[in-house]
Amino acid sequence: MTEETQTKGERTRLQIEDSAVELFMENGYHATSMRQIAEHSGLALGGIYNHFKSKEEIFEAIVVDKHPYKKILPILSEAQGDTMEEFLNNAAHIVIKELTSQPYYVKLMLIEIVEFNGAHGAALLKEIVPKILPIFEKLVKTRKNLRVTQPAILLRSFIGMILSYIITDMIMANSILTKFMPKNALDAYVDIYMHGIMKTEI
Amino acid sequence: MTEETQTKGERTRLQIEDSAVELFMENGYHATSMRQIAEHSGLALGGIYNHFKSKEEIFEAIVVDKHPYKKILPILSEAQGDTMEEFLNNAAHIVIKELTSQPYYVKLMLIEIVEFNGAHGAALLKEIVPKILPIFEKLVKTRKNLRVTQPAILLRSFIGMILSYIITDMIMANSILTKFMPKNALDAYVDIYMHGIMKTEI
DNA sequence: CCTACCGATCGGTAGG
DNA sequence: CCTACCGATCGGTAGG
Repeated sequence: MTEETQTKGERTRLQIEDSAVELFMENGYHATSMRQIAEHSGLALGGIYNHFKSKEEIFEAIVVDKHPYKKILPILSEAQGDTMEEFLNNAAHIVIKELTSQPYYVKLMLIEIVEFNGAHGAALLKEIVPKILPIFEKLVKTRKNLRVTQPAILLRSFIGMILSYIITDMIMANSILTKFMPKNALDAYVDIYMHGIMKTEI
Repeated sequence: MTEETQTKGERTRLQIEDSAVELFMENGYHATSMRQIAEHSGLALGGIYNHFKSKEEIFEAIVVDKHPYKKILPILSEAQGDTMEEFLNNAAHIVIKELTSQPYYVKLMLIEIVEFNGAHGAALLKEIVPKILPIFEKLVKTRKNLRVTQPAILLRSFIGMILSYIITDMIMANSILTKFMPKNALDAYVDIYMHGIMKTEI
């Protein structure tokens, strides 16, 4: 995160982005003012415009710079277990744990959908999908115990399963419903998916 | 939707809500102004305040009045197939078809999460869960071919599966990724879930 | 239900 | 990087 060779300008720029992420997560994009971002960054309002041309440019910079994809992809590549079941199972657990402990990117994605109608998301997808889809293409080709034969479906359902866990978690956050949820909810949740894509019992 | 006994005031009120839903879906809550809602409803700005005390009151009214739960619950109760597999499978397809053709409520839910931090959602959950959870409790008790034994997990994963299909659909909407997706994506998606919760091949 | 208005706050900028 | 300011727009209201 913090490199040694940071200039003061780079540090300030990052401070602005961090402040903005925090405020966007709490209030959304349009309900967050440049004055709030300035104050939270310890700057005067005008100072922000030395680093960003507009409010939207801050958001765009965040979407790129704070993307967890740099964290997630190494996980997917490293977490390889002996079998594919272990691999996907481990990967799912680690990714979910990462995204629930630092839920900023999922929130940013939802802000994108709600307040920008997905305007920036498309470009991002175009960059990421070609890097992850091959992993799932390889899985589908080499592993004979997979029920799912279409890589795009496997990828979509994998991401969807992770998203659905995190979003249902957000929905229940303030509610009493959490009491109904068993302790091993995450295990049970991932297990349903794993069994869903496999031919054999795991 | 439209009853015979509507007064003019009720009709105007509904017109305001419909306009607001449309605008909220497009821009989110905070980026939609009362003036936009007024114009879209064919009213002067001040006229709105004869029906709603504030902008937030409009949103709250929408969350209650436009809730698809009144549409969805009858579906869940009616769509009963011969087996549970058929039942859940049919229910999932119908609910998803309903929510993708009229995605307003999923969008409203996301607005709730993003712009209100789930402030209104908790109360709503408290009302709905007690009505739907029993269905899943009954399923878990009476059907022996279910792998999932915790009703809360079954309900959460069912809702999560539906949400994840719709949200990944929203994400891909503007992108080229749609080309990668096979025609039968919905069938394949639901099939993974069905196989995931069942003991036996379906 | 509309007209005309209020104070507050917004994103952004000039000038130093 | 800050101060002081701009026009525009916001949610909401009084008065009829």
